[in-house]
Amino acid sequence: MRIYNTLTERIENFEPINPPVVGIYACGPTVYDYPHIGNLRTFCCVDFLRRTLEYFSYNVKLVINITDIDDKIIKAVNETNTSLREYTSKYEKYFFESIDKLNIKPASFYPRATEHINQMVEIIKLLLEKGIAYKAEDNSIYFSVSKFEEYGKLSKIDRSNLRKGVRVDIDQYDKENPADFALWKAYSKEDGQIFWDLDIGKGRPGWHIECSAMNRHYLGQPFDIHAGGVDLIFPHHENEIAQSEAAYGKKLANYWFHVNHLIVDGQKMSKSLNNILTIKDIPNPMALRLLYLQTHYRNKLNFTFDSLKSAENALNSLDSFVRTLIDIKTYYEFDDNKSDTNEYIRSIGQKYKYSFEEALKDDLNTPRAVSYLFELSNEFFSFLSKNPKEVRYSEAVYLIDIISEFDKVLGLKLLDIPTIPTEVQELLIARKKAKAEKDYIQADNIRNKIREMGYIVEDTPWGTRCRKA
RNA sequence: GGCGACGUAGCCAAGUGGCAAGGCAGGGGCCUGCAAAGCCUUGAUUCCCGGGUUCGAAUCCCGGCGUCGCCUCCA
Repeated sequence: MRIYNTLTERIENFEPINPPVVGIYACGPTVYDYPHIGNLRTFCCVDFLRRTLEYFSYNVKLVINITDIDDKIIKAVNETNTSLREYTSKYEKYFFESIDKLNIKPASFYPRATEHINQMVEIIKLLLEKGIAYKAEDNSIYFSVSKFEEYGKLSKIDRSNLRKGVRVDIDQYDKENPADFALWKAYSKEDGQIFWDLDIGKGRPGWHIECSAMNRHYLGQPFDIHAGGVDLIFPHHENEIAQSEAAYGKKLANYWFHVNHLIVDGQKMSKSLNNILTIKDIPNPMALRLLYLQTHYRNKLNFTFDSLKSAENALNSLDSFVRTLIDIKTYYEFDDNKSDTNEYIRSIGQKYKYSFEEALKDDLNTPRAVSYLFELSNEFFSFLSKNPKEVRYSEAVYLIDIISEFDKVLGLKLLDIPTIPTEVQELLIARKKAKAEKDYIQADNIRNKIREMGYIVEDTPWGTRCRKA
């Protein structure tokens, strides 16, 4: 498998440190707000990566952290008069609900920042001992960027080229160098009850240290893949590298996987534009997942409700592919006249399975991988319409099996057929009776009635089927 | 000012040196008791524009135009 590495800016062969185990750390949600569909895209793409590696028999250990302490959270907690845990658990819950709706497989661990303060302190102490970090006048502890020569190697930022006059942060004058960043922030009154009173000082952790502490704790150093959104390249990941590598003299991670942004109607999602969308705004989460699959993770995805609708229609056509196979399988279930699986069906199955895998191996090209599923569907239907008798039980089983393999990576729940309510089932029986008596007026009435209940009736050569509209 | 990305049919989107995948939408025909689904058929003589390299470029190089991201809030 080949994958693009932000660190080297090229597509590289993926070689894990301890195969078949692959350690992945993905920067997770800051639980002070609802995750929007841009955040969710990143988690979904990490899910595609993880599922792809598992498809190729790797044993993935995925860590997604929960950032449950930061400036915004502290502010919100103190304003709303709740406890930190009470506040963050509400948003944690929403995060888990969101990823569940998108059928994102659970990570191996979801460590919380507040539960790994000790591991953070260990790194900070080491950096202080080595003289790479210092305690400033304000009692905060900073990382001295000038002490780490490789600073900027991930983001390719040259500190001497900073735009003149931009963002000279007035409240950070205690730093020796404006580029230095906080490892430990000294307590201030605005923090209220949120602080840790430790030997390194009373205060709370800086933004980046949590990830260094948790990825090291769960995956060791170095580990295989570090993932996140492109906006985290600088400063977050750059600073993580600085802390971890300066403290331990070892590389932090071998591969850096960054997912590009999702924009809405060509514009960045922002509160001022009032265009922030969450999973609650998405009527069909699986269609959103397909939409994510249809754009390469390194390209921007322009979300519109029109394209969501397109994805939903596309999903319906895949659904009819699967249903047709299931209908055929059921129809011939007890047919004894089985011969060997049709050669043409086998050949297209093999061809597209091979292409599907090659696309994934090529820097996780999910848009191309998905296109082969559609091509398989097209060639299948084309063959079926010309050779209806050639497609029977074993052909159906053969293709269902391939789709099920594809769906291990795609995660579109292609083989989950929702059950039909009993009221609808009863109407279907009544319609069948009317049809047998050639009472088409009655049959059509029943069909309309079912339609009003939100279901579509379809007559096929293998019987009548019913699906949700 | 520095660094970087992108611009492919009505829309979305692959392809990065050998005559332009796939999805959605649309047109025409077939199948069907009627539908639905499906089949067949139709669509970029061309990949933002202008040069160049090459037997050959959407793909490489140079120059424009346009959109966007990052340069310590951010998935």
